[in-house]
Amino acid sequence: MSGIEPDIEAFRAAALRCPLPEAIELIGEKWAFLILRGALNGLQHFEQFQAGLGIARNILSDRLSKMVDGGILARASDPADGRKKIYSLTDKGEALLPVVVALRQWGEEWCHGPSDIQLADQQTGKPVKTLRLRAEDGRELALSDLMWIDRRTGATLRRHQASDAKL
Amino acid sequence: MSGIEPDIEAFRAAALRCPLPEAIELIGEKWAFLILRGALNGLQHFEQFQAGLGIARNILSDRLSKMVDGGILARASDPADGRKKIYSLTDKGEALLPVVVALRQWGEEWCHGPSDIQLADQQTGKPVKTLRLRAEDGRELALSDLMWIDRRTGATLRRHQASDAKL
DNA sequence: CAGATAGATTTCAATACGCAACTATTCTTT
DNA sequence: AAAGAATAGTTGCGTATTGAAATCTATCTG
Repeated sequence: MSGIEPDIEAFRAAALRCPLPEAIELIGEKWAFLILRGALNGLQHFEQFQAGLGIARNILSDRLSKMVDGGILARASDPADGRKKIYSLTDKGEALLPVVVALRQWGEEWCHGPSDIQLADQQTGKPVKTLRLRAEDGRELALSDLMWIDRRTGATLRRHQASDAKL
Repeated sequence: MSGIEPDIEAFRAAALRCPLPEAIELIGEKWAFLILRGALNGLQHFEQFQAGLGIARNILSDRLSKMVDGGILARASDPADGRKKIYSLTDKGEALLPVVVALRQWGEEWCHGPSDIQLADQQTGKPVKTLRLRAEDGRELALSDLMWIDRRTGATLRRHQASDAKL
């Protein structure tokens, strides 16, 4: 009774301590993500983002501000031209590279088909490795190989564990 | 003249053939991403998602349909209970695991601080490896180590290459 | 048969989006 | 120095999306 099943409770409790929602606030939105992609590709100025992404100016302005507030981008005046502002990735923003590349690789494999433009290592010219989840020892891990572990209590939770246990 | 700088043109050309926008349509949205996380954590039913995420029912309904249409989730009737529908991840959906984990790891490192709940390998109980971009030979790659390569023409493009070349 | 449950759909107010026009600085050209 | 162009925004306004609550239908349980 009183409704909520144990796995939902377990999940919600975990979700509250999960860093994902905060991350999603910052870049879990179409334009923010495309701005990030642009920045990773070297775009730096308002007009570049605007023309490059085809985004409305007010929306762009809003997203850039939020991303600056969120610490992903830094806004600076161009010393060489007082009209220009330079938007550059912070370390925090650059650290999103694996997320963007992982999504790109997924899109390539499951939506788009191999793109003729590929991300490659400058040194060798060879394509970057496909990102995969791995164990500490390097074994590749699938969803079914995973569990949650609570470092304080030591409690563990497998994917469907709780849904059977009516506890 | 006529406005657009060469690096924006290069960016736009590349963007047109980029698989990211399509991927972003499907999961580049707060709720879609949270539903995906829920599904990866074993949520299967409408009411579980609703209660677990605190999402409005109409929005949930809309997103679930779009994710089914997009091939990320499959909707099936529960043979044991005709009222229930089972939403399960397709292979395409499961393949998003690295994206979700990468974002989670980013949030943990840059937003949230270490979470007390950690994703671990069932076999060893040890936390999963942090996802990083690597070259084919295993070297870790930073943003500045990357380039774009066009497989058809063989042309290459570095991050800021075009912004100096006023071509 | 009378609830209760699961998965939605409908209604409606509030918010967010997107386009176009406008503003304010700061170069650049003449 | 004045006129024009470039850069980075802001404002107004119509449209689309969201979110909360109520409603609906089919199925299951007591």
